[in-house]
Amino acid sequence: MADVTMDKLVSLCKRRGFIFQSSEIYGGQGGAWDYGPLGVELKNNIKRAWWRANVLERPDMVGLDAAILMHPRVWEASGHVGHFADPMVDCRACKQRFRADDLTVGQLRGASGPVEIDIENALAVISDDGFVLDNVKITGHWPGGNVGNEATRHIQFLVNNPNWTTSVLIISTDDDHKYYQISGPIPHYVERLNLIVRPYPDVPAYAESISLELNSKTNAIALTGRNVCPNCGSYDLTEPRMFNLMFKTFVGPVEDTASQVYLRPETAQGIFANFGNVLTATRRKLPFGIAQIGKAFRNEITPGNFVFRSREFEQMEIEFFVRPGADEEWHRRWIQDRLAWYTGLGMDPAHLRLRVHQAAELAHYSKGTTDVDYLFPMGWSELEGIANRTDYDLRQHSEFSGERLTYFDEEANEHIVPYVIEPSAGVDRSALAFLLDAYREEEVPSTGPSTSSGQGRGETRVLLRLHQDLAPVKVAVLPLSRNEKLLPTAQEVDALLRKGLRDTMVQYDDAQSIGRRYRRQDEIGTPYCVTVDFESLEDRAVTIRERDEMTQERVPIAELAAALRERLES
RNA sequence: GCGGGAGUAGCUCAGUGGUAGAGCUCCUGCCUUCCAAGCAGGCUGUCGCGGGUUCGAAUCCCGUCUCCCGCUCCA
Repeated sequence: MADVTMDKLVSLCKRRGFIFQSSEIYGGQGGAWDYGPLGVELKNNIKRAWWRANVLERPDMVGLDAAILMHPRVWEASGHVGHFADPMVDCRACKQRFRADDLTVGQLRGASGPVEIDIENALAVISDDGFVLDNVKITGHWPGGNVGNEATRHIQFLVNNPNWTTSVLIISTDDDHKYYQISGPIPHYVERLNLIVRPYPDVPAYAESISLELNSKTNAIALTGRNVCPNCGSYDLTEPRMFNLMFKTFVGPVEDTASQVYLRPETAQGIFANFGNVLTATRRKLPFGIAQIGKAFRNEITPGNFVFRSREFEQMEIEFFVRPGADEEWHRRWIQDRLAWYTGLGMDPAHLRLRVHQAAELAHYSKGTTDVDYLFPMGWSELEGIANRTDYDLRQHSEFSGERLTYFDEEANEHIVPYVIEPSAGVDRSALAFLLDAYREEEVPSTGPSTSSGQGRGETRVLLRLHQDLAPVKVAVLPLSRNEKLLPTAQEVDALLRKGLRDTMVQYDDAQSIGRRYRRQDEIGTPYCVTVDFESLEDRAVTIRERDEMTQERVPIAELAAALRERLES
């Protein structure tokens, strides 16, 4: 670890074909990376190891591969539409950035009573520059009666009506502090919208004055006020800008008439949406889990640190369903299980730690989260988050879809909503961490008699001590030289191993000196090299050279595949 | 998005207005050659992209894209 820097690894990854910048010939596409011939093997090996440990070897897990495109309502139910779009404000004085909703939850002056707005044929705009108020309550004459949750259905109507393009932000505080951000028109049947502005108990002192005004000519509500930078006290803040972290796209080739959908920001929701399907199809009993590996997309503000944070990335997620009350015990067990997975694949325990989230940083769905952190060159950062999502998601989807997402508990003879433990790992981050952890620069004294440049010449050997389950190339077949007498036997051995070793990448290389080829294989982490020499032509045996210790052992060609298989499965 | 730094060969970099370079890598050949040996050859560049100034631009100016470090965010 002391040897490695991110720059060295990036260089190696490009040079040897692990990872390339996306669209490099066009100048690059930020936050996206392409995995080359070795990278795809590494990544597949990581995913295979994860799947084996979490699905194949466990009696209580099943797999799933849900679509990336899901119904847009999924993301309203999950909370991503509301919580994944953050209005951000920059302070020009001290260059700090804040979430606008941290700033603007302030005192309201000049509008302390009910504000009635006639919105017939008009557009009500509440702070369309992105301010968020969570002390505004929507009341009014909604067809169908009740306001509370009914309001959300009407808001949905607005979203589906394509006539307006101006953004409308309607905020509602029910008891659970939800707010809704929407785009669209006010439906024609809504005659009147009453906004009641009330004092709010936990008011930070950031906002000096915010007022809510009704423009009688345009029938629009404008929110005005001055915000104070909580860091330096300056009033010199930028307008809030929306940082919407979900990618939008369209279903249907003609955008005008197509419906907008999102590229999923996490794979988890595909599991929740299929909870009922999996339950009935597999007749599972609690506790059980559903595992899924797949791509997810987030419009990151700042991608960076190589593949650590990218806009398109791959997740390995588990949703493990348990009885309410058993959640904390299972949470603890999964934390230990997941930590052990990394060390079991050779990662240095000293480079791993568990970090318990503080209450303030918990995601909106989480009762408790513990991260598995890795000591990256830029510091400790998250490799995997193991969250107790409670019954939040299943209840949300049940409410939004109208489907019953419950488990019938035969013991209690009642329907229950399971709690969920979610170990969610990043494939790309894992790959990066495994590479960093495996990187070594070793001083190798030159001992070979063929080295004419003298004794004791220290040379640096770069190698990846990757766990053999993860190494992209597991066996390299190397004739001692390109001498034509050696080639038929070398090629015979190569063909033998390619077919004889299942799911194993075998590489053949006869270019340049044997020492150079060993070093090349070291640098990509190949655990075993098979060398065909002139003696092989006589005794039908070859040498297996091991990567880490550089030891050699002679094995008859007839037993070679079995010998390698034994080593690779140990 | 803001501030700072940077984009020249596969990699690491030199080149500050006058013919695009070095080291390493890579490729070919020779050598019964086991840990980057030697010898002889060889390939690779719209100098990130677009525009401008100039007799002439990798070099100066403008724009733009990307990368790195912070703010932020999280798998």
